[in-house]
Amino acid sequence: MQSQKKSAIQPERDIGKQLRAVGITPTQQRVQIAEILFARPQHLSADQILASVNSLGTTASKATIYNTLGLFARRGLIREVIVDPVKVFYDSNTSTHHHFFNLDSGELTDIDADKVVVTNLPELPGDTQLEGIDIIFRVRSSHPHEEN
Amino acid sequence: MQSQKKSAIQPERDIGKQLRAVGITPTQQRVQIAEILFARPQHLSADQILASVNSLGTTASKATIYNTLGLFARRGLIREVIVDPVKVFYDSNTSTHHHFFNLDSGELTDIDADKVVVTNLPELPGDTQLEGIDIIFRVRSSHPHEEN
DNA sequence: TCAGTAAATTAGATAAAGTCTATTTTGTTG
DNA sequence: CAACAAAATAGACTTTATCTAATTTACTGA
Repeated sequence: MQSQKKSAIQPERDIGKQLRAVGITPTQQRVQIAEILFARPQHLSADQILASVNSLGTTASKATIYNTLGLFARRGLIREVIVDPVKVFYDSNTSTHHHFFNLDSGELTDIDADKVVVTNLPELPGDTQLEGIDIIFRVRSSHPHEEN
Repeated sequence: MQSQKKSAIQPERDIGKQLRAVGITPTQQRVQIAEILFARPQHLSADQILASVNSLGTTASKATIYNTLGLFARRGLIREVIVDPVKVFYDSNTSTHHHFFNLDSGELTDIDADKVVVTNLPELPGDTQLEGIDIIFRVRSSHPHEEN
């Protein structure tokens, strides 16, 4: 035992194991990114993650952020949410759920899967397999809506 | 009557009326863009529309394409479809329907509204009003899926 | 018909997200 | 610790979209 605090949880270790479990070598940057994402269920942009990582002493380049997020997404650790035409959100909640997207604030919030019931799924186009279903409720903050 | 062909349909005239009906001054560029979009229900990117317009003799600048598409969307003539992280699709079918998005080909296809039944809508977050619901079935062309 | 004015269009500069490349650094394994 | 593969990096580059300042067009009323 390498004389380390032992009572404290060791998120690095845990997260390292989790990453290894899905075949990802837990490098410093990846662990850092994972810690930020998995601190709680949330929706973050690549930019926000870059800023978080770099404000915590650790550093990671933009390329690494994108590489890592892509990797995590392909491995099913996070989910890409495409609702904002200018940027992708990375959702650390991978259980089935849907989203509200506030067009005015750009805010993204979760909707529990059981709040929406979808029946009668359409049959898929020939030779395709389903990757996922995204259900997005686009809302606006209620103020007399200007239209022009 | 200004000695014009009369038997032929006059799409410019019709589209002009349609645009006026929603308070849009039918300029040459707008009519051209509308003609392309409304020729049939389809999903086009700004880039494709720009190329179409400019291949037809008429010209429109990039700025006008974006201005016009934004205007049409705000007026409810077309619907913005956000499924591809790199570009927006403009859908000339404004009746309620959903989409398949093929992640491999980037192809977007319609799903009739009656093919998907959604019950149990969630209650909206405080002080928001619903603008629309997007349901996207993300599919992949079926070939042994590589994951890395 | 024409002048005046507001609305629309334009070229090109700019912004921002994301990707790519060539190089360096790190991690692992014997 | 040497050697090799995997990962990280800086910064150039690409693409979509927006913005700006100037020009052109379309409509109005006399």
